[in-house]
Amino acid sequence: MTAEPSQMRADARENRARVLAVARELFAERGLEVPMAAIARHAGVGVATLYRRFPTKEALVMEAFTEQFALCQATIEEALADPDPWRGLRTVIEKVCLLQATDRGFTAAFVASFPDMHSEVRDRTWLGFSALVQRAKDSGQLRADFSPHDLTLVLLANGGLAGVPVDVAVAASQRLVAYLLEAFRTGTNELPPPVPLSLDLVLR
Amino acid sequence: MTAEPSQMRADARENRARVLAVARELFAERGLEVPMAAIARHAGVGVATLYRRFPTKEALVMEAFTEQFALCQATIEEALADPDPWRGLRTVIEKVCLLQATDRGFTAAFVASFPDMHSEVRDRTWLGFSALVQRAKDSGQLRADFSPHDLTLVLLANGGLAGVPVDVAVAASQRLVAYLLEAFRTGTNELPPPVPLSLDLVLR
DNA sequence: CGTCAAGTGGAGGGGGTTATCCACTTACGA
DNA sequence: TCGTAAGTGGATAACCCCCTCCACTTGACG
Repeated sequence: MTAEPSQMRADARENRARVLAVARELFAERGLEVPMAAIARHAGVGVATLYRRFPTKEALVMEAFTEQFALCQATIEEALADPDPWRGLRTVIEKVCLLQATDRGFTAAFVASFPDMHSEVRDRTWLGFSALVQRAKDSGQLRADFSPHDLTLVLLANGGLAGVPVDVAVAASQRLVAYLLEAFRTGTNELPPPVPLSLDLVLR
Repeated sequence: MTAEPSQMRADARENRARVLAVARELFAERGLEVPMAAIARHAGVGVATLYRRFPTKEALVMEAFTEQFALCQATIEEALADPDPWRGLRTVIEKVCLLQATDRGFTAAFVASFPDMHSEVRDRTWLGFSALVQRAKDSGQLRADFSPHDLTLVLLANGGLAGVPVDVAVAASQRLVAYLLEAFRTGTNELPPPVPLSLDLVLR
């Protein structure tokens, strides 16, 4: 398998790109359980071509979703630059959940890719989000007992909507997020203790 | 296949019961994707015995979960008898979500069994819950823009926790529910419109 | 051009699932 | 006790899936 797409033959590079595009599309609308053969067929290539470029299905999934993950990362960085801490936090949650509701494979890909993600990236995202949370708490707009692990909680819960048709999922997700943000904003009632939902634990 | 278990031979009746018990157990801890062969093995019978009693896997799932569904129904009836409308509603949501977090197959079974559930049962549950919601609104403890469809929203969201280990799922579910109840209680912020999450729509 | 490594498609191996078939066993009424 | 219908188990068919193999094709460079 060729490491550098730029050194591949022109037709191969084109095929690779088309496969990736089709994979993203199908994963988004049908979820990760779409067969490799279907991706190949839609891309107008044989399965061998697929496996030459992506040694395993997991590799294809990873590659197909790194774009989305980078987008999440960027969203957090952007939010940290927002002068209003609460708006920053809210925007992150809203954007990520929208992405998740729109893309049926997102949650599964996220969970699947988590273990072998470079811990550097993971930690960077995590630290960024934690900082965002702390800022929002300090500004008094976020309840003090909010935990960064609650982001994972939101992601998992929002992921539960993945099975329904996209348009419905988006509307449902927006309402769910609105409810949750309402609860995050100014808490008066006591909550059960935060759940340390590090995905290491989750995948036990 | 014998319709009346009471008319079956003694050993057959016993086997049937054991299969059902094992199925419930395995569905709860491993989800619905547990193979029929595994259920048969654990129950100490051959697969043929399974298929003699339950013509299809779906039938077995249905039968295995009617107990749980009845329990939900009962919870709603009970809540309607509670003098405190809010406590009734809260208890229903808490109990159902706990059930869902404890039993990994619950959500899938619920969604799968929904289409061919007797509409009588469906309607009865729905009407009961709607009444519960109306009572809570009238008492001023539930935000006016809460929709009965939001129960489905809660169920789907809470179902998103199904993949994690049971103990974690329970803790996470409790925190999620606490957050949501907080938001349901006294809403001041505006929400997006309710999503008509009738499962007919959801399964489209 | 011609050469040939890089690229390709489709058949099929290996493992998984649900469900069926049929020769054998067993409970139980007479 | 014994006959028989009900009950049973395991092999197996039919269908998915991921992935590999190999004979064939083609882009690109000298």
